[in-house]
This record gives sequence, structure tokens and C-alpha cells, in this order.
Amino acid sequence: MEIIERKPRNREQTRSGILKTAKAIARREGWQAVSIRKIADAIEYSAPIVYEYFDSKDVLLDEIRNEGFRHLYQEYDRILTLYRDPEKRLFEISLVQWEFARQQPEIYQVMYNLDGALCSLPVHQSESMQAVSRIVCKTIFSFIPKAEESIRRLYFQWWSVSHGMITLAMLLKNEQPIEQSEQVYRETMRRFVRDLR
Amino acid sequence: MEIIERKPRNREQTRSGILKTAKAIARREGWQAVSIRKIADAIEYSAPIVYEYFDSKDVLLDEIRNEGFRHLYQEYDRILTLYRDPEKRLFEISLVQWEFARQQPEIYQVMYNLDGALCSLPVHQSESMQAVSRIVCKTIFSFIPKAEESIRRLYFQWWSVSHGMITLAMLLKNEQPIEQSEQVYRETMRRFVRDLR
DNA sequence: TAATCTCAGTTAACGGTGTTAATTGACTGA
DNA sequence: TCAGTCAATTAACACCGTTAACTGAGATTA
Repeated sequence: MEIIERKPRNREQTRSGILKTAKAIARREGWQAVSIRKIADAIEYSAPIVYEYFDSKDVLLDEIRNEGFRHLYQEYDRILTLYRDPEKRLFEISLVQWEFARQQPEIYQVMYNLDGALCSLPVHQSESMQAVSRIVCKTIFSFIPKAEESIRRLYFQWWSVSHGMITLAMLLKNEQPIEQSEQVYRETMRRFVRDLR
Repeated sequence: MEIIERKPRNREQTRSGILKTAKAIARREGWQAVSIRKIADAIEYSAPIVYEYFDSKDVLLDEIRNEGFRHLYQEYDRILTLYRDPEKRLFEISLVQWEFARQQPEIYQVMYNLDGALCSLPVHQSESMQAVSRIVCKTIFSFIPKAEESIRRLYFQWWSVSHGMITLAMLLKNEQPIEQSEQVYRETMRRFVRDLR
């Protein structure tokens, strides 16, 4: 009886250990250095065990990606409870996006297949990403009540500016200090939000 | 005597054959499918021969990346000879960037380490990329004669918007038609250029 | 008790990767 | 004829994702 109860728990611990280890290696050595065998070594199992938790490396990466989107969703949701002003909301959401990419670059990388991270499962049509899209669209709509088509265009623009600056800031961080990029990011996103009005 | 003349020529042909083959495989199957052995097979040589032309796979990818930046540079330069109006110039440069990513996505991918392409040699401090930076900065300066610092900020903003939209348009192309993304891109870049004034 | 079953976890294997050392074999000059 | 050169090859190393075969300990049953 207690075996039945202990087994799932340990199973869940092992599973999250795999995810945690994959992220740790990626952070330390980059995604190209993440291998099933290395993960297995770190959690003190043999490689085939990993396949009892994830059907393939792709599925493992997809899970980390979805974790990332779910994390973003929660942060965005928190912003909505903290602020009522739609402009403030969208601006703060922009800052959260920057902070996330800054604090957990390895997750941001796998979310967008950057820097050697490659998950071939399609990221669009993933529920977790669509939830993020919806919450940002909702925020934009709440202060620009236009047709859905227009909202999606504005969302595409907001996303592009934010994502573009984040990826280029990462790319150029050795010749353009990240603090400087952040300042430009803040000004640009503030302007974007203001100009929506 | 004729050997000495034929050798360098064939060498150059073989070299460009390697580059061409790498790009062809990447276009067809994605960068994760590009291997030294596959390239060697295609040019009907054994794998170690590739190493007589490129010290490593990284160096090979770096060369393709630089080819891409040099190509962009030439296109930008052509724009400068075609138009005199700075606004028109920057807008046309933006369109060239879009068209380039559209026509040769596999090169755009390796230039920015997207979708499994990974070249670990640092892309900043590459001469070919700096030349591209300079020509765009020059164009911006020619109609906003501010301090170099301000120009670099504007360039960073221009580049971010363009790059962000291009990468997200690629990412979302299965749910948002590319023609629609292109329309938003054109409007956004036109607005960006107009607002510089 | 002895034989069987279950099953978590292992090793071994397949075909692939980047890369390098050792080897072939044809042609050159002495 | 012998040695040297040199383009090109094969073989090897240490990895990779993935799967099949196997081990061995504990539970179940006859």
C-alpha cells in the first residue's frame, strides 16, 4: 500500500530532477551540451530510465518550453492583479518578459529555439503559449477595444519588438552592456505602450 | 606547370561546393541534419577532405554566416546607389532584410543561431557584420545627424524591430500567413522610418 | 519450500556525429 | 629501381539518441 503511494511521489521527484538537470547543464554549458546520458549520470540512473519519463529528447525539451510559458503566464497574471491601468499593465508585462529572459536565458532559448536549442515539436498550437497570447491580447484589448484582427496585429507588433530587443541584447551583450540595452528596452516599450493610445 | 594552375582552381570549386552543399542540406532538412559526412558524400569525397578546407564545422558555419552578411552588405550598398532620400533608403533596406530572410531562411538561421543552427564563433566582432552595422548607421546618420551614441541606439531599435518581426513571422507562419506578416512588417518599418524624422 | 512471475534497472547494441591518426597507392625525381 | 611526396582513404575515438535484450531481487503461487 505505501509502495503505491511512495512510487508516484518518487516518480515525480525523478521526473522533475530530469528537467532540473537538463536546465542546469544548458545554463552551464549551453543546449548543445545537453545529452540524455549526461542527464542520466547526474540523476544517478542509466540513460534508458530517462525514456520512462519522456518519450524522446524532443518531448523533454517541449516540457521545459511549456514550463517556461506557464511561468510567464503566471507572472503576467500576477501583473493583472497588481495593476488596474491597462498601460501600466502592458508595460509591466514587458518588463517581466525582459527579466525572465535575463534570469533564465536557457529557458528563453529553448522556448524560441535559440543558440543551439532545438525542439522540433511545433511551438504554435501549444496550449501554454496560446494562454500567454490570450492574456496579453486581453490586456491590449482592455484599453484598445478593437476587432480581434487588429488586436492580434498589435500583439504581433508588441511581441516582435520585445523579442527582437531581447535576442539582440543577448547577442550583443559583449559589446553593448546589458544595462544599456535594458534602458533602451524600457524606453522603447514605454513608448510602444504610450503610442497605442 | 598546368597542375599548379589547375590545383588552386579546383580547390576553390571544391570549397564552394562544400558551402553550397551545406546550405542545400540545411534548406532541405534543417541545420540539425547537416553533417560533415553528408556534405562529403554529396561532393563525392571522404569526410576528412572537408577538414582541408575548413578547420572545423564551426568555421564552416562561420563562413556561411559571413557570406550572408556580405550579401546583405552588397544589397544595402545597392540601395544607397538607387535612392538618395534617406527615408526611402532605410525603408528599402528594411525590405531587403525581409526578402533575404524570406528567400534564404537557412542562411538567416545560421547568422543568428536560429532553429538548431549553432556556430559558436562570436558573431559580433565579425568584420562582415560590423560592415553591415556601419552602412545602416551611416544611412540613419545621413538624415538624423546626432551623436554616434544616439545613432547606435536608433540602429539597435531598427534592427530589433526588423529581426523580431522576421523571426516571429517565421515561427508563426503556420497560423499567420506570411503575406499578412509581411504587410505588418512593411507598415511597421515605414512608421519606424517616418517617426525618426 | 521451490518454482514462477514481475519489473525496475542495467548492459549492449545500432546507426549516427565531429574529428584525427594511420594507411594506402599512384606519381615524381634521383 | 628506390625513395619520397602527397592526395585521398580507411579506421578509430569518444560521443550522441534510441531501443532490445538481459539481469537480479522481491512477490506470488503451487
